[in-house]
Amino acid sequence: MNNLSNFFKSAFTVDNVIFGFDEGDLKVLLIKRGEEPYTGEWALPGYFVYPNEELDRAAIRVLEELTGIRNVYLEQVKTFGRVNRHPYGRVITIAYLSLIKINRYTIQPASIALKAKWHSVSEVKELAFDHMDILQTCFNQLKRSLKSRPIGYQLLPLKFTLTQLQHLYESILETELDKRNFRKKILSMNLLIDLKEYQEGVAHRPAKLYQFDKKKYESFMEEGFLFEIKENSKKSEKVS
Amino acid sequence: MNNLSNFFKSAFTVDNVIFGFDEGDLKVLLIKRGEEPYTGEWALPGYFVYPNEELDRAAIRVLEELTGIRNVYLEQVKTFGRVNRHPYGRVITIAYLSLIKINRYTIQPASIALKAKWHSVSEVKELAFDHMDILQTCFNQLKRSLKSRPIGYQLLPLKFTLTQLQHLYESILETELDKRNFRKKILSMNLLIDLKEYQEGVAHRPAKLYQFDKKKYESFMEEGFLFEIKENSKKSEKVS
DNA sequence: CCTCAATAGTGTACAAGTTACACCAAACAG
DNA sequence: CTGTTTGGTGTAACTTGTACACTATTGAGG
Repeated sequence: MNNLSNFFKSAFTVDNVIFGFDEGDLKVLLIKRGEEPYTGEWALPGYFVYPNEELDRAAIRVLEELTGIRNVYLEQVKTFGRVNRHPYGRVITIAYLSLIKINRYTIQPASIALKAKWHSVSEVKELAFDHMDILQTCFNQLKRSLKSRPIGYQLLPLKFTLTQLQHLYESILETELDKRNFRKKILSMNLLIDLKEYQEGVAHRPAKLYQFDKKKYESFMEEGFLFEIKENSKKSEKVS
Repeated sequence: MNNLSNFFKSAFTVDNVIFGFDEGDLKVLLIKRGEEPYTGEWALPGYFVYPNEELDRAAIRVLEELTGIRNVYLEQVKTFGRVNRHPYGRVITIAYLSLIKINRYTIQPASIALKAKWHSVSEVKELAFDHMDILQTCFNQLKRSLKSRPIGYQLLPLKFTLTQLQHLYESILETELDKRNFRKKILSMNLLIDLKEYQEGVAHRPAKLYQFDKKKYESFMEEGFLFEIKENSKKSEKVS
């Protein structure tokens, strides 16, 4: 084993890409770093994994320590290990992804995070380390996973309207969908329960409220499904 | 930085899950380890990453050093980091996957590999470290990726028959497909070029030969497609 | 109370794709 | 020339996807 000791000089971190949704806009949670390197710059909330800590747990712990957010499901996406990505030595990082409802959590920056703030995904241009790269990869992954899993349980109010759900899909896919086709598709999956209740206090015709069938939602989560829907042809023509 | 030095005591490895196909059977390439720990046991071909080596390159290098196989495309799948997965310390491993044509490569065990041998995927029961786990995860990934990407370019002869291609799909999906529907689907993708040539020297009606349209193949590779096909209903009834 | 503005909700014709299914064709072996 | 083996083919029923436009309901505000 002695000749192996040179290998035991690396470190690894976890970086969390937390996407947030709150009635319309897709955001990502960033921290302003209060520790070298990259002090004062925006970065993904991430930090070193303790020597005897499981990776998944580390991701959860780090997220909570830096931002106060807890009880979220984090999914491993990819490991980034470019040789010079960290100035202090060889540090590879395991990227985790989550998608949460912004107003369900209070953000509390701490530890090496001077601040923690939601940024519109489309407006993030520069981040510490290779975090832009990580963000991009995770965003693509999110789009892809939208097509094979249900989404929204953690993101929408318990009771929501079909329009709200459609907006969620649209903001992740960065496209517009046809209202009738979207409804037909999503209703045909038997994923939603029609509550026969209506919105109140809106200055227009109130929409019907739905909630997820939790059983169905979870079984789709495990088995996957196929949600393919073409983008709205009229809208996209205008763009091109 | 000083207080960070405790973190710089870990190591990381790459482990390669190389699936092989050769006219019918899906196999995985394993080595018999000639180094502690797990000396003498079967394992995935993997080893430590050098301190200044890129991860992807390390996977390629390690594979070549242990098995003699080179010029394959390796794809990162997932990182495994259970605290006690390695007896010498904290060692996380990044799993890579590839699928190659067995008889296009000569296997040459070297370095810490006493032997290197193809094993039927379904018959592998026990491996060193957490390699069973890694193998399982990669096999599932392979099945999933089959539905969204073309496959076969590296696995079949330059000129191949539709039956050969179908067998490839069947051995990965572990199911049987309907001949006519499979053909209709695959031909409708314009992925294959009909060579108007026929098999020779077979004791039955010779099959037409096809080859991949490389342009199309590559563009599908990048953009992805959707290959969903139900398993053959007659055959599956018999099983259940 | 009337009108306006805003959003909800709904159906259909057509095209495209998926599924199930059975028989003849061509080659070689013996 | 018979048997064995694998190759190759079409269609009808059904399901799903797509494009598309109008009416309904509410509160706001004059």
